[in-house]
Amino acid sequence: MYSPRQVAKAIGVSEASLKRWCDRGLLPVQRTAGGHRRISKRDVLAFVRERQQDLHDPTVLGLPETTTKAQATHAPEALIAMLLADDENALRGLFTSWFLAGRPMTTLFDEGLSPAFHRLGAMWQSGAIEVYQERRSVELCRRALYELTLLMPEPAADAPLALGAGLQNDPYELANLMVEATLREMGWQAETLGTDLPGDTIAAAVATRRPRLLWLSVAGVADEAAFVQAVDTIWQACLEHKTRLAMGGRGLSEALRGKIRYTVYCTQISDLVDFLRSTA
Amino acid sequence: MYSPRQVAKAIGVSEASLKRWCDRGLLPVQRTAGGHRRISKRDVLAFVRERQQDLHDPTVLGLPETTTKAQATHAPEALIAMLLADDENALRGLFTSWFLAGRPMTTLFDEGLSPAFHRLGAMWQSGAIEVYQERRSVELCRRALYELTLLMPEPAADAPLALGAGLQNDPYELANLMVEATLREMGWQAETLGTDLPGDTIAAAVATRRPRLLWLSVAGVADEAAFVQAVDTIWQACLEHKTRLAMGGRGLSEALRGKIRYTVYCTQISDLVDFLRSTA
DNA sequence: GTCGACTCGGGTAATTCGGGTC
DNA sequence: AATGTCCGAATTACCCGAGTCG
Repeated sequence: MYSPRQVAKAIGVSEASLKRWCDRGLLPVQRTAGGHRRISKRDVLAFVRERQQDLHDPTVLGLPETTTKAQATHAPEALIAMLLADDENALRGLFTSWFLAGRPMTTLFDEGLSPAFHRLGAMWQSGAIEVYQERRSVELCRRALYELTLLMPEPAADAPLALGAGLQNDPYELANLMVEATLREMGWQAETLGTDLPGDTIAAAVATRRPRLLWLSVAGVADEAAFVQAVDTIWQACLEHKTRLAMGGRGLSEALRGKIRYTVYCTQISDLVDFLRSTA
Repeated sequence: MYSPRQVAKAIGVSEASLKRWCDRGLLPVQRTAGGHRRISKRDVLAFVRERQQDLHDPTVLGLPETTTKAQATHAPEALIAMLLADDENALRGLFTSWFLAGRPMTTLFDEGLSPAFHRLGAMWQSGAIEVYQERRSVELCRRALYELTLLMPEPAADAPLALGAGLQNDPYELANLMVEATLREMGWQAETLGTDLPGDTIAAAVATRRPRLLWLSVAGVADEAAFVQAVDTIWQACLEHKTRLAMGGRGLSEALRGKIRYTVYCTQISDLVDFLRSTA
């Protein structure tokens, strides 16, 4: 929780203006027993995003110095440069400033991050970079994405639940985290269960947690028969509990899609968003 | 009944403010024979609800009052309960309040988190819990640990560098994150490269980044010959670049340790801290 | 009964309140 | 209509020696 002075400094306005905004209900406040205002970080950021304010001094709120001056680009080349330079703060700044500017996260993910990691994968397999550089890049993005979800408003108690998972022998987890962040941005209650999960435990999760949506991202398929078997188990559980099954990922070839059943197939994250918006 | 300090911490205000509120009658208190204030849990919750304040640190109230010896809050049982209940906020609260109280992180890790996950692993293999519950627990801890490093001050520019990694076919990554947090707490510049890494790429990382320390955590060894080979490659690189090699983990049997070389072996994280303090 | 940790009460400096004015 | 600045009163956080708790 932050005091009016801290928030005023972060946004770059006078303390009086900030207090007036609070009193007009533009910014939710809590009061101490003695009547002092206390403002939560999430509410500050929601305010900044809605009102298109810029954060004059993000460090007050514990955020990285967003490169507001240098226009934040989401070109894959720029992302790759940040990642290979191990520049965690630049990445955090890009993600947070993107979010605070109110730009859709799907653009950053579909046009920036996914292509970047596709290329990093190729660079790794061709020997242009070391394996550890690719793994470290995933780690940096994972952290930046997690920080992002911490900055978003808490989902409503009655928000629909969505679960995500990765199947066995499919270690790529970034797609799941991007989907999670996107769904959270849409107001869903979204959780990623983890990677390398057998089909029957995912089915058990569906039966226990009863999500409205289950998403599976498929980077690659090692054993096709086992994959088809696992997806079938999951599909049966989804049918039984009225859970919609969304699938996506580069590992899902057209031939493979013919052998499994699902509710919707997405070539990119914006497809999933469109699907959910149209069926809401 | 709780002391003013405990309640103040739970609500997230100073002890002085809390006592003033008590004296003003906002919060009913009883007195001990010697005049110390004692506040009932019911009154605290009523107070919080009336004033619509956040429970800044709910873990303080949910657990038996203990002071110095038996820190019941980090007992593996309590952690397991939080994790299986998917209670992310309780876990975050525990971690951050532990750190902010200035308690050593090694205690939380060695006596709390490591045993908890050892038991979760056994529960998973015996079928007492689903696999996804274990994976999700790892995910929660990973996020809490990352948030913790965000709270810590940035390491100095001339702070020594330490790298951590997990070897191939060894997916357990939590140990690496615990070590990273511990080293960051000690002022080091610590990075985990990732898991499932071949020996030669770790050796390449040592040659490029020139860390003062490399740590490897070994949860299990699938192919012993490949493991010995990988560690030998890494050891050669460490020798060449004056990097100390620390190893640990349940997968390192005594027999296996005889076949590899390293600088120091740690049965728990505090061993690594002791080693670094004594050689600083 | 000892002892470390905690709490008491009071004092001080810094911050915040609400309102009024520019 | 909105913002920034100034004000006395109230609130909060930090500090300390003496007393209490477990």
